[in-house]
Amino acid sequence: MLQVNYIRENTQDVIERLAKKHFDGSKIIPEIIEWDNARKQTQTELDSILAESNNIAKQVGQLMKEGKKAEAEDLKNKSAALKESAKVLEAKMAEAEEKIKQLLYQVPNLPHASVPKGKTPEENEIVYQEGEIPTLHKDAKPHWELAKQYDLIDFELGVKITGAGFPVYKGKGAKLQRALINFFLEEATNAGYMEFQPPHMVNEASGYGTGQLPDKEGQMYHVGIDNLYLIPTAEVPVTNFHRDMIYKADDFPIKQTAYTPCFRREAGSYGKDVRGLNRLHQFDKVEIVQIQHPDKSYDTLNEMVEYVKTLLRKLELPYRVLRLCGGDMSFSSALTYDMEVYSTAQQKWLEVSSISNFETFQANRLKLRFKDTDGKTKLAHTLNGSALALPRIVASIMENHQTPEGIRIPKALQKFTGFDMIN
RNA sequence: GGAGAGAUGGCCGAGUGGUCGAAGGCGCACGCCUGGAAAGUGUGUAGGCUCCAAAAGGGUCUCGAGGGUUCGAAUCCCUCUCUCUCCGCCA
Repeated sequence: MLQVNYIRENTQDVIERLAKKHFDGSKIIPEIIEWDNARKQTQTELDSILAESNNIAKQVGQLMKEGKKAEAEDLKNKSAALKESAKVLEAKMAEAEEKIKQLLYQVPNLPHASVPKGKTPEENEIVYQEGEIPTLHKDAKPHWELAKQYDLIDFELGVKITGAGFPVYKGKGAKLQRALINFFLEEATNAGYMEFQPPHMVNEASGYGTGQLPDKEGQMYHVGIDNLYLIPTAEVPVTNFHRDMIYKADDFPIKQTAYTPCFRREAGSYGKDVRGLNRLHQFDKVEIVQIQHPDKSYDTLNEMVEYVKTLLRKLELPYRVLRLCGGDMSFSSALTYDMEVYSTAQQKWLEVSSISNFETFQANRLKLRFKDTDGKTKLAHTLNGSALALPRIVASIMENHQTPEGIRIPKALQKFTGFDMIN
């Protein structure tokens, strides 16, 4: 959520920057300011009425003490009239506040200056590429066929007990999952992230805190009887740890990591993109989160990108880094880098990580603040990234490391799997 | 699930209708004291919104949340949430 004061002071600039995200702010932004003007004026009126009312209450108390009953009665009547007008103004306040909130919920975050123009994924900017794209033997297969051949993942069994998009991992397939989770958590710990095991369900307030609610309500699984949501990513519980917090500037950076399963309804997905492990309703992911001082958050973003690079390097996967264009970025991000691994068997790039700086967009909703060295309380910056999401990593390991003899496990992973080959 | 008790500032804790945004303590910050430290001592120490060009200062709201009674609510009433104790069930 953007801050009204910022919008007020940079109106034209805000509208221009929003255009890069293909959001037309020319109507809604002035509307927000208008409602805020109304809000301010109403509050000034309301405050003076309340002040008078408080004043009368004090006088009544005094008069009662002195036994001047008649005068006290007089003032009581006066107070009744004030109360009526206060009620009207209070309703007006509430209306304006609600309206402003509803409008602000619709406005996406402002893109960072470096965000490329563009509307479609094709217009994302490739900023880095590393690793050899392997030449595979002629019988090379996509992962869903390999999963069957080596009996690693049973999609049909998942359909039987739950539904499509809920695979069952078996044998070495299950062990590979566990190994990757351990590998990612150990790497993150070594990089200074504290490990957490958060709940896999969150309440409504947390959903609002990180922006899944109200707009993406249909994307989360909702347990109606207890009004809880299954988390779509560990970002939600971990970032919400910091809701309503005021840190000190030297508490930063706060670096946290968590493994959780992620649950996504993926309403509207269809076709070849959902084949095999490419898009699931439940998948595993290790997430990294940082809370940082606004002056340092872009250095931190780069640091996180560099960190994820080391993971892909250790997994011996060819990858590239994209700077997302305005049209492909998420609603709440200011700058996002996507990491994609090339799958030779599918002959396409698979997104395995997304690393974003949200600046104050999440912090504003979360009320995540810090006391700066100048003594002022300010909003902190939040960042997060996948490090990494398992399914497409599993797919690309299977596809890129396949040989006629079986699937080779990258060296860095072998101490976690306990085997070096799937055959 | 049943019964009871409770929720106050960073923490502990007083406060049962007015002078309470809130005693006292701890913690923290700054100063004095000291060769330095401890002890001692002094001062300060919530947040939101708003008025003011800004600073200073003022107004208003917030004692779990929401509503109500009252001229006036941390204090009384209602609803909800959460915590603790006991009972039941249970990995």
